[in-house]
This record gives sequence, structure tokens and C-alpha cells, in this order.
Amino acid sequence: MVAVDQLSRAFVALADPTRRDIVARLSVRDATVGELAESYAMSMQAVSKHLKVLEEAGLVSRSRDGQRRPCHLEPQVFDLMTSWIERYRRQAEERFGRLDALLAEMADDGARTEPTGSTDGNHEEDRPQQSEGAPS
Amino acid sequence: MVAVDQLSRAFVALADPTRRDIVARLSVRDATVGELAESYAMSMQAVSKHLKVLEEAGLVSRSRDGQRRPCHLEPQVFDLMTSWIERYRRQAEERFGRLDALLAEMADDGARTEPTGSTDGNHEEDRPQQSEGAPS
DNA sequence: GTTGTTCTCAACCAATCGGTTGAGGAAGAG
DNA sequence: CTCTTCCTCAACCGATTGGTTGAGAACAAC
Repeated sequence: MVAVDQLSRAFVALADPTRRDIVARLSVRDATVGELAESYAMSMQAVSKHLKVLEEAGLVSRSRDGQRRPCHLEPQVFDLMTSWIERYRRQAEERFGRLDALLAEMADDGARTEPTGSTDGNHEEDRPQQSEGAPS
Repeated sequence: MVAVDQLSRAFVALADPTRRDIVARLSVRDATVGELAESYAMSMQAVSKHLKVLEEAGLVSRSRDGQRRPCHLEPQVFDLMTSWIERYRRQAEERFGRLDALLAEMADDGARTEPTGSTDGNHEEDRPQQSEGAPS
């Protein structure tokens, strides 16, 4: 995790089962580090590290309450992930001709993209180091 | 990645910018290992490893065409991820949105319904090793 | 056959990850 | 003040990750 973008941090954060479980618990109610640590067979320091990862990913915030550090779920980052996923899922399904599933979805948000033809080709992102130009 | 569940594999796979970019390219069109490798400043072996990760996550499948191994995006796994995310995003927002409505309700009919617990409280999953029971 | 292309496997390496233990800071309680 | 509670920081450790190079398998083409 060396100065990576937020999307990478978010996916990295949710890649660990313990961290996903922490998110699940925090979605029910806020909790302190100690409370969370009781649930897992690991030290409080380890849980604290996991929370740090979640916090740096923007998924969790922490306030002060005496010597306690209550953890709070911040679900905005979820939108970042789902929008990334949905973008490419939609493009892929569009390409495979699964228009039935697509049309049902377009009834919701009315995104009028060309059926199969356009294949826009502008998938920008924090591209990793490239050697040459775009692919064709 | 030592025999982890599919959800972990999927998040791990998308945690790398190069792999996300591969997914982006494959959403436009299928591609061979060599074609993909031209786009990045790394060896074909490295790209092949990335594709292996994506394949084991179920995000990419590969067929044979002579000595080529065309890669194909399999977007079903995306649903697994979005449904996980949406579940907890919804629960969190529900919890935040209900706070005001809850307080108004508690002024009316007292403490008959449990504030946060009634909605579900069963966030099962392939729980990591726990020490004790559920969180209160 | 030989040659060339495409791709994978194996070994290696530095860096990171997920855990540990020990020490210590910060704040409430006696 | 001391003591305890809650939590973080630092150092360490083994396993994994993301890259490399070299060898070679599989297939097409000559």
C-alpha cells in the first residue's frame, strides 16, 4: 500500500475476511476497538491494524470519547466501488448481447447508451505504467 | 491466497490497478495474453500471473485458439461483490436515516421495539476465527 | 524435421501483509 | 499522586505478493 489510489485501498480493505466482518458489525452499530477485538481470536493490536486499513480506505471514521475510539462506518466509499464495478459489468453484458438484463436496468436509471456498437474505448483510470500507446 | 473464499479472491483480484485495467480492457473486447502485455511495462509472465489471479477469482475465463489463450471477462462475480457491498451500505444508511424517525417513534410507544437490533442482526459470512459468541 | 510464436512453469528476489509481543501514551477513577 | 483501562506505536516474524529471469511446452508455419 504505497501511496495507492482510494479505489485500490478500498478493494484491499475488503479483501480480508476479518475486515469484511468488522464492516458487517459496524453496519449494525458503532463499536470500540476493544469491543470488536472480543469477537476475534487475535490481539487488540491486530484489530487496531485492521481498523487502520479500513480508516485509510475511507470506510471507517473514528471519534474520541474519553480514552475510547468509537468506530463508525462511512458508506460513501461503497459507491465508488459499486460504480466502478457496475461500469464494466454493464459494458461486458452489453457486449455479450445480454440486453434483456440490461434493458430492465436501463428502465431504472435511463442511461441511453448505444446498444452494442459504440464500445467507447475510454476506460481511463490511474493506469499503471504503460509501455506504449493504447491498444489499437 | 491460501484457499480463501470467492469473495476474498474477487476483492483481492480487483485490488491491483493493473488487474483492474485488464478488466477494463476485457470489458471492451477479448484479448490474448500477448496483446494485454503490450499495454504494460512488464513482462508477459507478469501479465500471465495477473490473469491467473483474475481467473481463479472467476472474473476471467480462457479458451484455446491455436497457441493463443484468449481471455474473456466473466461478469457474474461482479454481482457477488455488489450484493455484499449493497447489503451493508443499505443497512448502514438505514441505520442513519432511521435515527430521527426512531426518536420520534420512541416518544410515542416507549421501548417496545429494540432500536438497532430488530432489522436483522444476522451478518453471517465465512467468519474468521472467533473467540466467543456473537457481539452482544 | 526445423524454426518461430505464444504462453506457462519454476526459481528467485525485495517488499508488503497479517499476525505477535513489549512498551508506553492518554484519559478516567481512587 | 497512583492505578487501571483503552488504545497505539515499534520491532519482529513467517507467509504472501508482484515483479524478474530462464527454461520449455504447445502449436503453426516453413
